[in-house]
Amino acid sequence: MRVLLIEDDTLLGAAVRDHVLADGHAVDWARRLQEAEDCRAVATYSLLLLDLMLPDGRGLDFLRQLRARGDITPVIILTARDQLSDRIAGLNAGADDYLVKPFELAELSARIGSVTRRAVGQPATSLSIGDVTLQLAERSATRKGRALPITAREWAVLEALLSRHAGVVSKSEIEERLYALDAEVESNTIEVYVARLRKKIGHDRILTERGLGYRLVREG
Amino acid sequence: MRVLLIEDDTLLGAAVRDHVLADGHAVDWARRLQEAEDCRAVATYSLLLLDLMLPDGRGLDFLRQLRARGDITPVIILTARDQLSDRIAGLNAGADDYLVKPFELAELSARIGSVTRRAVGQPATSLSIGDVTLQLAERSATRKGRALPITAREWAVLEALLSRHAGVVSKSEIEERLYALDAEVESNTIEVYVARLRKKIGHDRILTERGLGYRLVREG
DNA sequence: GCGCTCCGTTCAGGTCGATGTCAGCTTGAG
DNA sequence: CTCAAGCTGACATCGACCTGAACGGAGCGC
Repeated sequence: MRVLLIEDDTLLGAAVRDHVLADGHAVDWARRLQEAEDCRAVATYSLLLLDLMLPDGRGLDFLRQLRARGDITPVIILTARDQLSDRIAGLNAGADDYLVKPFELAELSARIGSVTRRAVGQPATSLSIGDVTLQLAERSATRKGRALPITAREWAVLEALLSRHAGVVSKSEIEERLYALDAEVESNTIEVYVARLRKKIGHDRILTERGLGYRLVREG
Repeated sequence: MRVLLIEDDTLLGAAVRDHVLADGHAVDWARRLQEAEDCRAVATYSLLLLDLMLPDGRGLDFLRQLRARGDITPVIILTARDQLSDRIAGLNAGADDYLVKPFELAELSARIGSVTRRAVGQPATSLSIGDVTLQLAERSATRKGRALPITAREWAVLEALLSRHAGVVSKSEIEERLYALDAEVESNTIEVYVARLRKKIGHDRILTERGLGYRLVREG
């Protein structure tokens, strides 16, 4: 497996490179985004390890551009311990996973394994927007990192909304997602659940697009 | 890292091998203890994955001999779901950790990570959350350092919960762990044990996640 | 064997939270 | 302004869950 490491710190970069090499992967090490672009021009990588704080620009923008171009190469971002917003932004920008510095090298191996094992197109383990995160595997949700008490139906509605990031989701789409074919035709159940969700995650986190549906927003 | 997998079941063995390979480790797969000995004669391993039920002898004796020879290679044992006594015997014989079949491959990765990260010779002899501790080898439990009178079934339920730290464990998962294949289909046995455990360790140390399962908390 | 205790399991009845429905109100487009 | 779309508090219902009690089997001391 060929890995592109994008990291400006010499010490950390060398440690990561050696460890990933020891795991049996080929590693190219770029110290700047420009170098990273050059590497990508001449080689194809199975995985990118991307530090978000780099001397020549925001790693985040690099990642966004990558995804905007339709590139689905797995990306693991490396962020500073206190930059929680960076991690969230990174995931929203299309990162597959993240590691908080300083991290155990063994942890790096585990993340590399899980990210590359995950089939392309398979849903990630969590969905989030702003400070609200949905753990898909656990069927749980957190807000600002703390557990958010949420019922099964509420969770499903939130997942339906989150699955389209900040896009509009119609009421009928949500209904189809919540109920089997024996649809509930009448009543305003979805409206009720949206109201209940708003109470829990913030009233203005869910916008109403009249006649179209609902839309999540990053910040209320 | 080089791993020796000792497992006679073809299906399970192949799955484990592929998964550990995907994690970046080298894997040698022995179907019998004799093969395992041969492998160990020509290679050095960082980790052994040892099934205790093998056609040509007790894996337990293999493990005991290993330790008697002073070998401190980490060993994770794989045991059938209802062989609780095997697990305990395995830990007493010098295993570093164990996995109950069937297990999630992701769980395997996690255990491999933690076992190898852990300094050699510091096996996980106990699990704990808050002031409640389970001694795996002794099959006993303590609360606030004092012995907690507990029955076998209660212990098993608590172990099932603790094995996932503070994560949610479903009733069916607990059932699968307590009973062999001839599952008990009806009755609310698990609920009863949860109730009894609550009486002993504190009513609100075990949260009910409606429709999902149960979850331990550090503080009641 | 006999009586005893302990443990695992089952059962019945009670509790409580999740769900869906509705009525009356608010809001925004035209 | 008018009216449809949407919002929200209240509430009946239902099923998941809790719990005390009881039953029967296993083990043990005598």
